[in-house]
Amino acid sequence: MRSNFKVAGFLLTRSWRDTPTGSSLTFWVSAKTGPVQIIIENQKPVCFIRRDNKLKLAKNIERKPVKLKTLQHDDVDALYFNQQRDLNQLREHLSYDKTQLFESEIKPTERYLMERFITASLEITGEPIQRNGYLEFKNPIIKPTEYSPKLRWASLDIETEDLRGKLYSIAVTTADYEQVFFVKNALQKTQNSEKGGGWLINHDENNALNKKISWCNSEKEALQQFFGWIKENDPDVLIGWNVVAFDLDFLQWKCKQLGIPFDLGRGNNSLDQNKKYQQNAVILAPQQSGHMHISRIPGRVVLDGITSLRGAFWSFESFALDHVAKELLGRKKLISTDSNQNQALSKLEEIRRQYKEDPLALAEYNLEDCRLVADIFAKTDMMNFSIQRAKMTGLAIDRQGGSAAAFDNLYLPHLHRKGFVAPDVGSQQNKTASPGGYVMDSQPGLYDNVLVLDFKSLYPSIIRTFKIDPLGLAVHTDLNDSIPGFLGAEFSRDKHILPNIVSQLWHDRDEAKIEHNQPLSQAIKIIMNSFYGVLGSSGCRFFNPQLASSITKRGHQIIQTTKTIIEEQGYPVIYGDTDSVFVLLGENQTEANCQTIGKQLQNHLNHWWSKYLCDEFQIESNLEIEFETHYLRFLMPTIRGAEKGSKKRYAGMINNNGKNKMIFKGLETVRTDWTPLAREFQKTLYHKIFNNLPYEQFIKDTNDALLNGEKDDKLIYTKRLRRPLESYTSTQPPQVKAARKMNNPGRKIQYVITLNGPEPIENLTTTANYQHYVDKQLAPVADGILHFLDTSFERITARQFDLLS
DNA sequence: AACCAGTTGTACTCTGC
DNA sequence: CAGAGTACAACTG
Repeated sequence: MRSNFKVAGFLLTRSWRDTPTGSSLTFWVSAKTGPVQIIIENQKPVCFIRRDNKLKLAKNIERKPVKLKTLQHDDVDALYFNQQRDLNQLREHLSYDKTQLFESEIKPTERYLMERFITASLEITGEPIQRNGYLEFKNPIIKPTEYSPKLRWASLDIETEDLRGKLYSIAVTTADYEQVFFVKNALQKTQNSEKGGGWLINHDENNALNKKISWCNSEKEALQQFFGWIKENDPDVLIGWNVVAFDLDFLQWKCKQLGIPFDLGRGNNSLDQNKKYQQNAVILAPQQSGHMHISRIPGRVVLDGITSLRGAFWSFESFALDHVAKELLGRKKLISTDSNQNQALSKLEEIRRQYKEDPLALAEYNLEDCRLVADIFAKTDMMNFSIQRAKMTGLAIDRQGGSAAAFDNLYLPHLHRKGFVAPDVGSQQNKTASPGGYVMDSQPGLYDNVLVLDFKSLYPSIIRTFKIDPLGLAVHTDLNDSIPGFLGAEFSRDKHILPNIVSQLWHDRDEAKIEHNQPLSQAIKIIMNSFYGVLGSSGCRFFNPQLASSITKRGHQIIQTTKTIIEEQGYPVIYGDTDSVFVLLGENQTEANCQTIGKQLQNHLNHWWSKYLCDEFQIESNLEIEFETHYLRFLMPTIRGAEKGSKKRYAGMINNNGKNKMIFKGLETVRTDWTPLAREFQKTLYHKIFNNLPYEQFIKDTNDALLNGEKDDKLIYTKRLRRPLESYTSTQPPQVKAARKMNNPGRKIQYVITLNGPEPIENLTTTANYQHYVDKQLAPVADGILHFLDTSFERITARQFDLLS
């Protein structure tokens, strides 16, 4: 008798393997009842081939006609394989011609989920088996549902002697518990600890946390206790800082060195008879440089703080934990890196010293890093964001990027229901370049009262309005009743998929905003904006210049027409980039007046576009322009040393709740490859000028201070090496010259221009070349704005000879 | 394995005199 | 030795 136990859950990890009877899929789920393992057996991997393709196939491939067509309207057969390996082999064999197979790159786990419209939340119906600490379902029925998981997390950090050295300690924290596994130093006096037991430190009466240190006699003991702790506390999610590429990678290496299992996964102890199939946790090194480490831990997700923040478009000057914690939490690490020179070294030395002399301090430091990461996750709502994105895209929660894969997940199931299969990646031969956004020539000047209006999510709104869609492009039949695109494209008015997906997302985002669900709103915005990028990327199976150009060239038309309409209202447009227009009102306008004009322009434009699109194309406008910013003062610079207006560089001052706030775009202040000297100088100078304050003395003072050596700590250039150091052969840029003078250059090079040229800050042999900093950092920054005040840096700082005589 | 194009500015290197 | 062209990094949207 089959019971019909139902439980809702959230997908944590997915994996597949070939068995003699087909592919076997394993899903780990965080369910209401606790962890659940789902095993789906005997899946036949599948792809498609044109019916008229008489390719000779191996005997073990089953070919069956199906009622599906290609986007070119050819009938197709399905190819069923015993094992994924066989499918991969055929694809490899045909890799010279990517037009022969259809959907051959889709992994069995992804296909299984997407055909059921499952992204992350699911409902399991079947007969559970109670295992040690989790439920197992064999071949249950799963279907999508709405479920918001409460994921159990643990924050992890380790301290070591070196990148590949001795393990000092492992710290873990959860919402209500803190623990350190500390490897005792042989020379250290025995701590007053119970044997193998815990030792409570620093009880803070206001702190309900239970802090505990296990003093371990060896690295092996620490690791085993740590694995035991993981098993017992059973987190769904491990978080940390660079935790995959460093902490977990180190632990895996250390386990190998000590000959013990890297025992982080769920469910390893139960299925003895299947032991050979058990997958252990593994940390995969990057295949190519620039690629990332990947963690594969059955049943547990690893969310790295750095990659997660990047994936949510958080941006920091540095992603060092120290820096991000300071920015977000206003807190510092206990051993800080921003002391002075030889940063990395001194930090490592301090850790080594503490290990020998002050283990309690090191343990506390170790714990504090775990807390910082956990607090950063809390502050940024990163766990919720990751959950929402996974629900939205169907991508694994710990997977970053993957826009093309997300597009597949959302699009393919609908395409199949409409009777079509999708091409393989790389099948599109037409590589015509598509333009990007339209960037207007700017009208340089120092202005009062500039309004910015911009189209909200312009590209998604174009997709919605003009029905841009791979299927719609393929099936439009009646030329008299299609919507024109560009490069000869015509789109079906009613048979399409993507516009509906965008409309749904748009609607969901509006709701999320109403409910103040910021993570969801942000996740939706990111996925919507990725659609255009995907369609214009040859890594997408639907890549087609007709699609990309139909979006961007329509964007050109929209922004240029918008400029014309505003100018017909009597206001000059001095700049615009892709989806924005900068409207000049000029002097003698009250704040209220500016707001009124902005609103009026917004309304007029929205109505105008509605009417125009209805008259011209008989379509409903989903374009939405919004009056977004009123700059009280605004600078549109010229190109350095020319009269021509700049693009993608400007500054302005807005009123932010009664306080004046400076905004810089593209200028030196926001560029990390300019020195702190120039960046701070620009911020202060612009502030003075925008507020009509005297500025000449400030310029002179800054110049004098530089020459007197009072700015020596602000002369550091920071630049990244984007390639391996050896590969810079054609030229020797300064950052490369400096890197070549370093013992151990990383990716980030910090250097000073000295009298001996660029020198790394860790290895300075002489003083800075002050003239260089005057000419290349102060003067250009000052002249960028002084140009509009009819003066110059040179004139202001020139020695007044008449006074000397 | 995969998200895009457009823009600026600095320093370097080559070229022609 | 100036001017032109190239390499490189870091921005905007």
